[in-house]
Amino acid sequence: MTRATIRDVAKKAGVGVGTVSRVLNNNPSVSVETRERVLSVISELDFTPNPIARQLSTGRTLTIGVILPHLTMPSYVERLRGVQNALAASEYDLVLFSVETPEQRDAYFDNLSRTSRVDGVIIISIPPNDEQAQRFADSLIPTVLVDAYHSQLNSVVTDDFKGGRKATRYLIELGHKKIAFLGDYLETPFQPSMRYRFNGYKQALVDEGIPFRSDYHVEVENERSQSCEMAKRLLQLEDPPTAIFGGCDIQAIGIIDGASEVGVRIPEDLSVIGYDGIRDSEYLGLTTIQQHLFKSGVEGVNMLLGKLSQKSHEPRTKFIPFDLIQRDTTSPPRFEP
Amino acid sequence: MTRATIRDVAKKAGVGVGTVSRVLNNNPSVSVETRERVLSVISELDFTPNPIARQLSTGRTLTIGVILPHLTMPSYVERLRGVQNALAASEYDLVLFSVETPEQRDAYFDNLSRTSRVDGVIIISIPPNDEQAQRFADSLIPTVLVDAYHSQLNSVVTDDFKGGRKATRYLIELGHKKIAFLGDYLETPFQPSMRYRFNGYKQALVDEGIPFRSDYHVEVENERSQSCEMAKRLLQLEDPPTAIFGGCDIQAIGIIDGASEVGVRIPEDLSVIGYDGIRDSEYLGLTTIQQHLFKSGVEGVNMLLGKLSQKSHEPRTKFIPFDLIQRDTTSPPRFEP
DNA sequence: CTGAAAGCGCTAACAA
DNA sequence: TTGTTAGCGCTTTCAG
Repeated sequence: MTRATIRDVAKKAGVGVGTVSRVLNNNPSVSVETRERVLSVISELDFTPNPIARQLSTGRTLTIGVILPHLTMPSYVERLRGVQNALAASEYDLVLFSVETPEQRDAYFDNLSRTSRVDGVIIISIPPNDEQAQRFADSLIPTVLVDAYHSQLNSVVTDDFKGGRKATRYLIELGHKKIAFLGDYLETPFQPSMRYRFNGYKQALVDEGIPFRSDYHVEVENERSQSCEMAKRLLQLEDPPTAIFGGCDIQAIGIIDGASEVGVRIPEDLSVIGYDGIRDSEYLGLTTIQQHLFKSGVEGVNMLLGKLSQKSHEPRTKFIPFDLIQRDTTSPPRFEP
Repeated sequence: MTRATIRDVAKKAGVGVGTVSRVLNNNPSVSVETRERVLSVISELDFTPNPIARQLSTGRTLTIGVILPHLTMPSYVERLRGVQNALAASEYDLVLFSVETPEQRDAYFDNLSRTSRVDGVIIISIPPNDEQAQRFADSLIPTVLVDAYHSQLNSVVTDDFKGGRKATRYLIELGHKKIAFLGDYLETPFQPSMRYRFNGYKQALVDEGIPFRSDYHVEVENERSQSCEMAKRLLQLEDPPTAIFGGCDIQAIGIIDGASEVGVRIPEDLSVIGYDGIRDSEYLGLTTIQQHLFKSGVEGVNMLLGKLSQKSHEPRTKFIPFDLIQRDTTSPPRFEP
């Protein structure tokens, strides 16, 4: 059986379609009695308005596109949760686009910026290139970047440079001088945030007159077991570090694994600090830079909804503060150097 | 500037809109030269067809709704990944509905089963009640349950009863007789799968003539720290178990935490087996029942796409096999009882 | 092979 | 307060 339409309702209620539409949209200029009559017919016919038709007519899709890297990393998921949560409280639906390859990223960017399938888009942790950013900026559809930045677009970010510097300073303040950095490969088409953290790390060293040692810098996949392996290598250096800064919590956790495998105790023999503040960091008592991932998603949505209601057009960027959470994996170094 | 429409293209190319539509849809009955003319105008005008208009006209939305519990548990995320992946390879978009409360669940169920906003729906780990299932079955939109079952609907499941029995049998075969079960609260409006696992556990005991001890059964939130606490309590019983079956990997990990906190060694003093096979289980060397979560999502999509193309209507249920993965947290008990 | 025209189900402007 | 009507942008007959 085919679904009832607004016309069926109108006919059965003995009114025009316009009137039915008005009661559907809570338009006040409908007399109480006709409204009730229409409502009763609506429930009688079990009628539900067709959203697609409404969309075509109003020009609004009532959906927001969310583009993010494949859901393998907890930090992406956590940001998505924030976005999802904030969107659930709004009238918008969430359409998910998960990107696994640069080609896919380009395809989604292209598609969403030129078709009118969504009213707005949120891009998580994937920086668009200049051309792509320009196209989003030119398109009618508001866009906000979460954990990514581009001068042409709105964004919600955390200052990774400062975060990296703060983590490193903290280790220095504890008394460490031999501090290694274990993070993602710095050259990547995706996120530059790891580079900022690394730069912050170097800056903190410079500030304190500690020379940067390239043998204290290792690049690995964003993944636990490989971090574990490389951490072991660091710890087996002739002059091993007394502290390691993990570019993200996952990597920090890998470092902890590695330390335990080679019998290095934490925090007695080695201090470890992470970055992100994912759930696991809490369970493990990992000292880390807490990024407020969930919140970044929420703020991204808020910014987008703002743009959606009042079409202000200057790109804004909002910084989400971070916190240094001291837990059980850091302490002063064992011996005075 | 407003977007170009099919009419603009038609006018500029000197053809009718029907012809433009035909080239858009690769309809073979268009002469090569008109097709080329139209195509060049299309790119000249930077025209992209409006998906909403197409949807209204064809009656297909080209989107699939996915309903799942809030993304806090890795196993949901992993299933979602499978769904996402399979859908990305299709022509369908994914609209995400994350449910946090029973009211929200009912609202989404109701909404998706009565409006034509999506062409199909996948429900992950949330069993609908009879009325809801009936409505989905009656509606025109195909539905498949992943990790949930209802006789009226298609589903992709794993046999949790057998899984629970297998895990327990394995422990028994290792020589354990004092086997505890630490899992979710059994009475829940959501997923009954924990109950099946528990029943499988009991069955295995019965099969081997081992009496069930209620003090060896503890219910906790699906969460690590609480599992840790309760595991400690189990281990401090006068007659503590020599093996604990964690209802899910997260709980099993909590058990490992607890054991280490009270100085119980794994697997020497205590065997632990989990359930699910999430990533962390691999890192931690946790023996577990591997559920193939990602695959369940993929299979759910395949089943749905099948229904979508040929409207066969008998509800099917597909079982995804599970595997027992032996890793480092299980061994024969220390002393002969 | 192609153009014209009739919808798809709804909203909104215009009259009444 | 209400009914009528003209779109929204596309697909799909139906003629030609």
